Amino acid sequence: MDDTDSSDSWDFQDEDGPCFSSNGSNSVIPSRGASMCGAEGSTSNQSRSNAISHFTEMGFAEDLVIKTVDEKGEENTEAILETLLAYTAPEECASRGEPVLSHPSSPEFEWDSFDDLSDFSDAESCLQNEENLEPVPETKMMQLVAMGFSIGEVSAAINSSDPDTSIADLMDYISAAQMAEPTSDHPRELPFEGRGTPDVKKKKLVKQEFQRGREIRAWRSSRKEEMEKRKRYLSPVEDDFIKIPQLMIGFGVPRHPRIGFKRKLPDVAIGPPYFYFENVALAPKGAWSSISRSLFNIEPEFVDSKYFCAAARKRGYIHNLPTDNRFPLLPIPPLTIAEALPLSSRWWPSWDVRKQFNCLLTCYGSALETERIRKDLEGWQGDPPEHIQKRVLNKCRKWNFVWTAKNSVAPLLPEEVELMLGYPRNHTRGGGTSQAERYKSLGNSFQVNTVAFHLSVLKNRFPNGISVLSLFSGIGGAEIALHQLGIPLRFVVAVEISEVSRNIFRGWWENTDQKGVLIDNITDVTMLTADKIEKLVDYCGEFDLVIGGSPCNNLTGSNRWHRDGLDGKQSVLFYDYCRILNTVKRLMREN
DNA sequence: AGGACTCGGATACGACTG
DNA sequence: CAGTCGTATCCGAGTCCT
Repeated sequence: MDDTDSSDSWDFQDEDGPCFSSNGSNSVIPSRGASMCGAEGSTSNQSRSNAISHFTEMGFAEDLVIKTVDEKGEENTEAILETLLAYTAPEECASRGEPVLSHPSSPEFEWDSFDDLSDFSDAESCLQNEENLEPVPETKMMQLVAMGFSIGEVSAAINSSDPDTSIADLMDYISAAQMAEPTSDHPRELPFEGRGTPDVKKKKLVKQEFQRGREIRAWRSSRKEEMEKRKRYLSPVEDDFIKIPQLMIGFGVPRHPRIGFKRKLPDVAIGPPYFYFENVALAPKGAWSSISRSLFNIEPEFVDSKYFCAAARKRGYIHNLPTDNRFPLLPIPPLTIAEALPLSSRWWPSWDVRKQFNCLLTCYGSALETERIRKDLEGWQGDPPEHIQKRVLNKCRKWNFVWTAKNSVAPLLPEEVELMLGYPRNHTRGGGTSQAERYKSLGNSFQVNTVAFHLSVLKNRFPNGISVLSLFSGIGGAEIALHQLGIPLRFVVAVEISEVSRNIFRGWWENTDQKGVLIDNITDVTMLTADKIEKLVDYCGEFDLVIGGSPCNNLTGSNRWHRDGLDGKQSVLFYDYCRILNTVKRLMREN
């Protein structure tokens, strides 16, 4: 829908507040939740008071709302909203000689201090400021606009949906509309900030100022909103259109190519930038459907890393990379336990039929567990009875134990995990990293050879280097894959919350004498706002690749406590990946 | 119906530190 | 001696396959 077309109508409503619709004649009429009662002559006053209460409930100051409604006319709801948003920006208020109207959710930190990009760690203070703020009422309209959708898109979605439609469903609607061919009803339009007016530059700045507050509010409120989504995708009636394939070779792996495979990407998904998203394949039912819907309905590529190394690692990848002419890193790593750990073969009993390890996790078996196994096996001449074999084998499978002596098993060493996951030996060693932290950071990382196989198509496309926005960068699996492919890393912006992982990655960066620029002092993806992304783009140039695997804590079956799905405490950050990707795409469209 | 698999989390406890 | 840190030891369920 074109929001400038007077023949269109749009409405928006608060969760519990009144709602209006503006119809073709530009008159505001109560709709759905609002009362239709009252004398004909009082309609105008009713509309005015409805408008005032509506915008007041959005969180704007009442005196400002009254003034703006009277100034613009209660029927011009979009103009009122824009004016209110602009008024709230401190610079704008100051320029008008008016008092600064502080919005309860607009953190007061110094954005101008980022001029030279010398210190992105200020984001931390932003977060702390934000933590002390009270939540404010938020409309679906504002939230969706804050997520980067245009007013026209949001209006169309809201207007075409039931009042109870959740944010998630509205996002689905908008994504679907974006993917549809442009029509008079759904023209492909620039987002809110990009539409041109004579003083567009000034308005853009004002809106950006406010947008940072909106983004943070959207981030916070989205967690609540996602509860609805959770109910939906955990529901047995949810049509889970994405099935996890039994043969997990994605669009082809080196020894199992899919001859003649071609895929058609939706137009809206085609780069630049290229993007690459990763998470556990065996997520709760429906989670991958939600992920796919949020990422342009691209079909996930499910790949088990057992085709690339001696351990399983079942992961789903959603990306817009070409799939032709992929090539693996050489040399091909060992694909069996016997090849990977030849010294272990001597002690490997015939009844332990494992040829490959299970997924390399963050937790490892304890010494007590291995001691129990030793005691179970001692005292038998030859092979132990079948029930003992079975019990021991189950434990070995669960903890990925290896045989280190007669009747003796042990967990994999961190060095062995590093090699199987494709990292340099001792990649995670040093810097005060404990054994548990090494296991944890490795368990949360990419399998380098798998990712490199997918990224190999970039080698010929970026001979002079690549600019990477690496979210949830961890110990740098993506960058190591690119480096090993021989793709120079021109700029890398690595966002990672774990200090241990950041130190490990920086250590690798320095050890390999990288010639590019590494910016790694942004630690929290939720603080990577549109403003900062724009400053980064100004500094680094456009990003060629947005890559990241969002936290799987609440998706993996290993989590017995908080397998809460995409709205879980950590896994909800997936939506920040989408937000940031959409922002980068928008900036590249505008430039 | 039963087996197999899963980028985990909370808690207690002991070693270490200032 | 209190606080911090690292380790050990517990804790099932969702899902798919056979």
